[in-house]
Amino acid sequence: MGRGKIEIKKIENPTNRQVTYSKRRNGIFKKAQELTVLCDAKVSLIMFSNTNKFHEYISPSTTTKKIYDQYQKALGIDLWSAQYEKMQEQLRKLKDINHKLKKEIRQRIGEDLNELSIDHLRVLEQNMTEALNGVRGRKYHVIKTQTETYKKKVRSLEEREERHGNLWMEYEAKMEDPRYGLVDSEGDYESAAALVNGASNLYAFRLHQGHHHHHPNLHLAGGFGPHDLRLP
Amino acid sequence: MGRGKIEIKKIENPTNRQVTYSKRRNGIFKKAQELTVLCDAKVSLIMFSNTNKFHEYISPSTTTKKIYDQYQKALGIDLWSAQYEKMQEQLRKLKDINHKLKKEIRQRIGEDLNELSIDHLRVLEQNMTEALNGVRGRKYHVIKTQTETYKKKVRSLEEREERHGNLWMEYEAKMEDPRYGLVDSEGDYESAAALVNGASNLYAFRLHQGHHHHHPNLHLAGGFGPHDLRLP
DNA sequence: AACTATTTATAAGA
DNA sequence: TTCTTATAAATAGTT
Repeated sequence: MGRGKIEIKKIENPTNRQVTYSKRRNGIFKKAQELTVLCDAKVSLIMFSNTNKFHEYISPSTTTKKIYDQYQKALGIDLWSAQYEKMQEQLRKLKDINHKLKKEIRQRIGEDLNELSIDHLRVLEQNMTEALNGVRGRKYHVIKTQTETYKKKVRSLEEREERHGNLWMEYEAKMEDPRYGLVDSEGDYESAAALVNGASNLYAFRLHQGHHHHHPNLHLAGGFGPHDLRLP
Repeated sequence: MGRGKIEIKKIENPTNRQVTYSKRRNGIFKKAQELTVLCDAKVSLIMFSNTNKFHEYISPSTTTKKIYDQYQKALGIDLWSAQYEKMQEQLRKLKDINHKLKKEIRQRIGEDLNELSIDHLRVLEQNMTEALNGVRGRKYHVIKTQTETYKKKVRSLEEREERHGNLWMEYEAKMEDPRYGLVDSEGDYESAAALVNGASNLYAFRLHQGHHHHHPNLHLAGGFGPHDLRLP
C-alpha cells in the first residue's frame, strides 16, 4: 500500500527503517484502538524499536498489569510464582502457628477444655500449678525487694528529716499511693486494673470478661485482643 | 476500507462484532509481524476478546517475559511490588502477633516474669488461680462422668457374666489399662507423659523441660515447639 | 469462508 | 518530522 509494493524483509537503510517504524507504529496503534472500541476487546501492545525505544498501547478499560495477570491465567503459568508461593506458604504457616498459640492460651485461661482428655487435664493442671508457684515466687520476691528499698528510703528520709524538718509529709503522701503499696493483700480486681499500665492484653482480656470493666490503657498491642482470643 | 465507511464505536450485533474482531485481529497480527521484520522491532501484542478469548503475537526474537521485564525497566516500575509489599506487611504483622502470643504463654508458664510489675504479677496470679480452678473443675467433671460410665459397664458386665460366665477376665484386663483409671491421684509426670497422646506441644514442652524426658508422641504440631517458645 | 467495492494505510517523494 | 499522493492493503457488507 504505497507508491510501490515492498518485500517484507528488514529495511537496511536505518533512516528509512526508522521512518517506516514510525509510520507503521502509528498505524498499528490506530488499529489497536479501533479494535478496542469496535469489538469491546482488551489489547496490550508493547513494542521496542531496534534502537530500544519503547512504545505502548493499552486499552483504556484495563491496565498492563491486569492484562498480564489475565495472560498468566490464560496460559496457566506464572513467572513470579516461585517467590509468590513461598510467601503464601509462609503466611499459611504463621496463621496456623498463631491459631495453635491462641488455643494454648485459651486452655490456660480455662476455656476450650472440653476436648481435653482426663490425662491432658491432669498434665495441664500440674503444669499450671507449677507456673502459678513461679508467679507467686516472683511476686514475693518483688515485694520483698520493694520493701527493703522503701525501708532504706524511710531511713534516708528520717536522716534528712533530722536535718531539714519538713519532708515527712511528702513521704506520707507517697506511701498512700497504691503503686508503693507494701502490703501483701491481693487487693481486688478493680484497683489492680487501675494500676495496670503496660499490661499485655492477657490481663485486659481477663478483666474485661470478669468485670466488664473498661480502662483505656488496657487496650494496647492491637491485633490479638479479646475478640481474637475467642476465635476458633 | 470496505463497502462502506463505518463509525468507530462498539458494534452492537454480537455476530458482526465477532466477525470484525476475527478479521481485524488477523490484520493487526499481520501488521505486527511485518513491523517486526521490516524494522527489526520487538513487539508483544496480547488481546482478549469481548468473550475473554485470548490471542497473542510475540516477535520471534523475544519472549513475553523478556518484554515485560524490559517494559518494567523502561518505566522504572515494578508491577508486582505493591502486591509483594502487601504480603511482606502481612507477614510482619503475623510475626508480631506470634511473638506476643508466645510471650503470653511464657508468662503463663512462669517464665519472663522479671519485666512484670508487682501489679501485673498480682493480676496474673489471680487470673491463673481462676483458670486453674476451671481446669480442676473440668477434670473432676470428667472423672465423675467416667466413673459413672464404668459403674454402668461393670453392672452390664456382671449381668452378662451371670449369663455367659467368661467375660470377667476381659473386664479385669481393661481396668489395668491406665487409660481407664478411676483414681483421683495426680500421678507422677512420667506416667502422665506416657499417656499423653494427642497432647499439644504445651505439655510436651513442660515435660521436656522438667524431666528431659523424650516421648515420640509428644512432638506433634510442628512449628512452635520448645525451641520456638524460647524465642524473643 | 469468499467476494469485491470501497476505505484506509503507507511508500516514495517533496 | 510532516505533507502529498499514487498505489497497495485491509476490510464492511454481501453472498
